Amino acid sequence: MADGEALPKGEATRRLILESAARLFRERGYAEVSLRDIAQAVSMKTGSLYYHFESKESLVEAILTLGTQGALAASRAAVGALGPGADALDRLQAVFTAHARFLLEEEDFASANLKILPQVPPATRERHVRQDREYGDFVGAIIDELARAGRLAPGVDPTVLRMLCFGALNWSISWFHPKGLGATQIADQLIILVRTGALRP
Amino acid sequence: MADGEALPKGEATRRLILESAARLFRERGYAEVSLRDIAQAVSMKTGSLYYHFESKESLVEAILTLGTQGALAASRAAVGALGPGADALDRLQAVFTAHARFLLEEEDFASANLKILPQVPPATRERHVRQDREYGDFVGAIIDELARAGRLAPGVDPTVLRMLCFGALNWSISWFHPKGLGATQIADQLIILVRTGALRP
DNA sequence: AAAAAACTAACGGTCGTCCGTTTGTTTCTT
DNA sequence: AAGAAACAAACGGACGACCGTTAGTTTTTT
Repeated sequence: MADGEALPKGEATRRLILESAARLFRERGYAEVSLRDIAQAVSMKTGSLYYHFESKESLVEAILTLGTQGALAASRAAVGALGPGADALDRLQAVFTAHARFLLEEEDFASANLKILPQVPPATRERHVRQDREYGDFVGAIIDELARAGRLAPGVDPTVLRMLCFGALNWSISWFHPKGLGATQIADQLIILVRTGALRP
Repeated sequence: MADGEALPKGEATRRLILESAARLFRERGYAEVSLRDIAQAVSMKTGSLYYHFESKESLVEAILTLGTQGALAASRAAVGALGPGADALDRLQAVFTAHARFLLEEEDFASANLKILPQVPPATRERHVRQDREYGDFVGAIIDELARAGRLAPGVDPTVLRMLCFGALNWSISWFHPKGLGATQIADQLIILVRTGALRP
């Protein structure tokens, strides 16, 4: 076979474990999913997982990392696609949309992230918060740019604005339904809120 | 002692168990807290808890109920205090403020609710969702009133608006810090967003 | 003394983890 | 090219710790 890419077999299993575990974690939470559940999902025996991961904790840590790195990459790509001279508000909308799409449509890694981060062992959580901060800083820079340009209404706290917006988006996992509004539309509703508010002028 | 109220001793212990368990659940999640942890927190032996609750599940169910009922009562009271002729937007602000205060300052019941609802046994969760819907309907009625009066901007979906707002508030548990902005100010920032957006006109 | 409340001690079950073994492939030696 | 040695990957069973729960008994309250 003219197989262009020879991805090492071990790496493929590792990836399969990560994806299956992420889906289970997202559906049931960290403590509710046992290594036996994960092993069964990938048609392996429990002990074999330890060939690829040294503990349940290190497995979940890998999942958390893939989640935030993925979301950050998606947001960066969306902003990059706008070109270098794009307006800060348009860039913010691009981030909202990318975030919502990644969260609601794309992969299990991001949604597993939000769901299980509070349940994970404290040491793992604290180690991971640093990665989250990188994402927060990326978005914070865009909002700060709006603030420094004097485009925010008086009385608006840039940091709280960021937190409220991402809270609104992140919480949508718990009510999003595939038959309802799509991820892009949800992000649009949020950007309307930021741009003009919800009221008729 | 001239004790005006003879509150049954058992009822006091029951309340103590509920409060301690709610705090533990909020801090660590449902599965991460064992009945032994709860017993130790109230200086009892594990088996004694079964005199007051017939299972861990029924304990957590009582906590969930106290949380939503409390939040709903707080919101109803705040709206009631405005008087019967109050503007719908002012009533919405009152709900936001009451919700944020109850969530961030008041009791552990509300925050435990948000944290552990996704982790609780499915049967319990489904039974509880009906109570949550009562709260949602109460707020939904206010927003629908704005919509029917034609006061929402074109393109704004009332249901999504409600979800985004409460997502923003609920998510604040994860970043709220007592030294930062207070619950009332956070609610104010949100109502600014709804009223005028975040941008300078 | 009766009832309410808390205690002690155990049960069966599941969990994360570990470890000796097995199988198939790759690499080295000659 | 053939056989030996090393390695990668998964198996399968065991371990102790902890879980929710129960039963029988003792203490406290009224």
